[in-house]
Amino acid sequence: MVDVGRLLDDLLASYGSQGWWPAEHPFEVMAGTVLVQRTAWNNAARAIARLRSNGLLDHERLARADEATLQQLIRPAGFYRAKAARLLRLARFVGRAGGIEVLATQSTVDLRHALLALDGIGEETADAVLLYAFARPVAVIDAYTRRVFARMSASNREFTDAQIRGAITGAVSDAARLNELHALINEHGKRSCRKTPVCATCCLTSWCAFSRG
DNA sequence: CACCAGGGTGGTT
DNA sequence: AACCACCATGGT
Repeated sequence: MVDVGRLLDDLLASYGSQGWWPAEHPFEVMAGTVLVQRTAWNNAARAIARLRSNGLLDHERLARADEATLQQLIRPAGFYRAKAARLLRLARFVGRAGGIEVLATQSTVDLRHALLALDGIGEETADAVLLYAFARPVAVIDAYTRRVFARMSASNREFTDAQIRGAITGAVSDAARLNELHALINEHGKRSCRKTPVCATCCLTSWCAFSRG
């Protein structure tokens, strides 16, 4: 299996600390996880800025926002109809629960289950909320993560998410480093070769198995 | 111009 | 279980 501790160290040496998540309040992170779905961060950040300037990065005000208005505000992030509905459901979920402070007292397992019950929140988004909004020690597994693990394995074989999760949490147990690990894998993934199964020339880092030297 | 970005859902084979 | 279409804008 992949040596996750060394992976993190090498990524840190290559790219430096990423500083995710750039937000001031947990609900801003929650809204951001929806807005960034299948979207470049720069575009999601514009939508977040527009919400902030309209005072909507607050679950109580967002829950009462007009849906059509919300759609126009978040347009830069794309998928604006689906995402506006998801934001409203998320805001109302926080309100039903009694606010962020109450959610923060829930166990990670319970909170994950509640998030997954929301339409529009899948495993990756739920885990991103747990890690980046609530600082829970959770592994966020995305397409880049699966690709890196497959390429670092002996024969480029794919692992299940459960196997990847086990390897990550077995080697990295604190939220701060899990935060960096996911951010760094994304930073590397953006730059690395998309060809499959391997690329001989374009990997930027020395540790990467598919650089072949 | 084509392709992709810090996914998720619902339908079809 | 493995695909597909859809959502939709902005960067390269």
